[in-house]
Amino acid sequence: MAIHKKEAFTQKEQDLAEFAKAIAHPARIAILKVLASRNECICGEIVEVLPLAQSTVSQHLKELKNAGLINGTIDGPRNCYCINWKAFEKFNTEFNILFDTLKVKNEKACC
Amino acid sequence: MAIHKKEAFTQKEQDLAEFAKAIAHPARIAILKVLASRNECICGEIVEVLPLAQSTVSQHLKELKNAGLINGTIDGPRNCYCINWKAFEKFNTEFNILFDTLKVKNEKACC
DNA sequence: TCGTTTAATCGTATATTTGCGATATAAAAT
DNA sequence: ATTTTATATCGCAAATATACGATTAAACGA
Repeated sequence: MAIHKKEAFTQKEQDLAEFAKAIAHPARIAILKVLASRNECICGEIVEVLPLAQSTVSQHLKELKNAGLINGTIDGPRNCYCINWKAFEKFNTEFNILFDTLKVKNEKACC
Repeated sequence: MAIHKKEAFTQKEQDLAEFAKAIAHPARIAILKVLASRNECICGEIVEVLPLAQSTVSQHLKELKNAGLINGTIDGPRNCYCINWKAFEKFNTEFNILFDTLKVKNEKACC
C-alpha cells in the first residue's frame, strides 16, 4: 500500500468511515454497552466484564476516544469514561442520511 | 495477536461489527453511492468514477459482497452489481436498535 | 476460431489492527 | 515518604487491510 487513497474521498465519507471503523469491532460495541449500562462513568469495570486484558481494553477505549465517541475525565487514580452523546447523535444522523440518500437515489432494485 | 477474541462476543455484536467494517472505508461508501445513483446495475463504471485501480475496486466489491451488502449477477462478460436492500435495511434497523439501546440505558450523561 | 472486453484473482509490498505482558505514571491512602 | 490502586503506554508478534500491476478467466462478436 504505497499511498493512502483515503484523502481522495469526501470529508463526509471519511468521517462516516472513521465512525464505522470505531464500532467495527465487537469489543468496542460491548464497551459502549457497558458504558451506557451504568449511570456513573465506569472505567476498569469493563475489564472485569469483558474477556480481554486490561491493556487491550485501554487500547479500545483510546480508539473510541480518538473517534470522539466517548469522553474521558481524570478522576483521581481512576478514569471516568462515558459516551459522548453529541457525537453519537451526529453520526447516527449521518448514517440515516446515507441510508436515505441511497434509498432515494435507487427507487427500483435491479438484481 | 495469538488468538482471535471476536467469538467471545454476542452474535449480534459480531454481525453489527462486520457491517460497520464493510462501510468503514470511504471508497466503499463511495461505491455504494455509485451503485445507488444508477438505476441499472453498474460494474466497471465505478473504476472510471473512483480514483482507484480496477483490481482495487474489485477487491472492495468483493468485501461488500461478502458482507452481504450488495448482490452481483453475471451478465455476459460484465458483472452486474447492486445494493442488497434487504440486508441494508436490516443493518440500518440493527444500528438504530443499538443507538436506542444505548440511549435508553443511559438516561443521564455524567461527563 | 480468434481477438476483444470485462472482471476476478494472484503475487507482492506496506500499513494498520489486534492482543498480551511488562513497564511506567499518577493520584490516593497509609 | 512509601505503598497501593487504576490506567496508560511500550514493545512485541501475528493477523488483516489496502493498493497496485500482472495474469487469468469467461463470454461475446467478428
